[in-house]
Amino acid sequence: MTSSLTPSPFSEHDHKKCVREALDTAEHICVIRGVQLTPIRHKVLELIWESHKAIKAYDLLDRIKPLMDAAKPATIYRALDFLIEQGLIHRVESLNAFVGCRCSAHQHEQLLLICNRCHDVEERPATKVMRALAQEIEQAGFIVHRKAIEIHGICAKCEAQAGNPN
Amino acid sequence: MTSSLTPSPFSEHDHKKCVREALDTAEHICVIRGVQLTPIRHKVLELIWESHKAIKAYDLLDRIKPLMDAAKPATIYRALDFLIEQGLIHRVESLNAFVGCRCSAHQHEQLLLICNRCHDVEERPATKVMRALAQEIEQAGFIVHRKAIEIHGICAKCEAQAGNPN
DNA sequence: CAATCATATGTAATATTATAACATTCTCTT
DNA sequence: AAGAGAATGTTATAATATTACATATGATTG
Repeated sequence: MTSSLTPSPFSEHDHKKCVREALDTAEHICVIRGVQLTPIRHKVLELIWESHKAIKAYDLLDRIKPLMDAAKPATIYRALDFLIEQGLIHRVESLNAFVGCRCSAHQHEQLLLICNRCHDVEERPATKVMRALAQEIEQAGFIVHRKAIEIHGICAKCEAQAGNPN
Repeated sequence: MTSSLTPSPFSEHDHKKCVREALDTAEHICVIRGVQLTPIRHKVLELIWESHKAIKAYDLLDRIKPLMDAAKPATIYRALDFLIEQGLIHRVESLNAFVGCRCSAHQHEQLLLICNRCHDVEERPATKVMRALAQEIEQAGFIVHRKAIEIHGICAKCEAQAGNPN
């Protein structure tokens, strides 16, 4: 019973489970690391996980204001800083926006496939790419701190719909 | 006779030649394509090529104002839009800044190595990475419009200096 | 217990980055 | 000379992000 109204590479999945898992993992990681997933941070993470689209800081602010009247830009940006530090979300550089990270416990740096149609962001570990990348960087004598690999285009789901729009 | 005061992967090269080539290529490409590299656009490109560091739009604005009193943000952003469209510069998404592109005639999408110390940006075609990437994206059934591959860290030059600071 | 320290949050102001909308000019073509 | 298209001028404002300082909260320890 999947609606085709909101095309998405994720439209088939059980999103509640998806979110629950993400939040459980986040809570677990924070306990292990002895860092505080405070109510604000938890709420921001939850809001980010409402969809697989990247969400902007001020949209998060709008969403959180009804719940926390005191919320200001700094409130959001501080929570985002924390979540990024802990590898619980990605900052999508090419969108100035933020998306949940499923890879928390494992490697954080992944390839992001960003659909220009449905706006969902898909993470891919892309081990072969990462291996080639490591080699290239090594050859350049470069020492990596951070990687941002962002591909914009049309996801499989949207493409299928475009070709077959029923 | 290379100064070690401004460490850079490019510090050994003849930068004047580098710029001249870039501008010549740009002029040539624009003629071929029948698009106008107007004085404003040319000046912006020249300013961007003053170094291999990514430069911010408002820094460009500050640099161009003494020459063109009328310059406003839109002046700069329009020139930048044109230069990006023509593949003459890269927008560095993770810096909100702009850097000259040496690959104009060839493929435009390259890997960017961004040094956090000297701030120089090095382009690399990285064909193996690109090949692996194409394969990965193909597997995902994704159709690429645009790639941004940005690696932050310390370049070889700066690393050498750090280890051997004479 | 009081003192202090570190962490997190509240709050206001402001800095930085980018776009929208509409007017004007310039250049080419007819 | 008229008209079309491209480029630029100009003003205003939107969107994104940070700084600085005040306050609170909770743990640690003298």
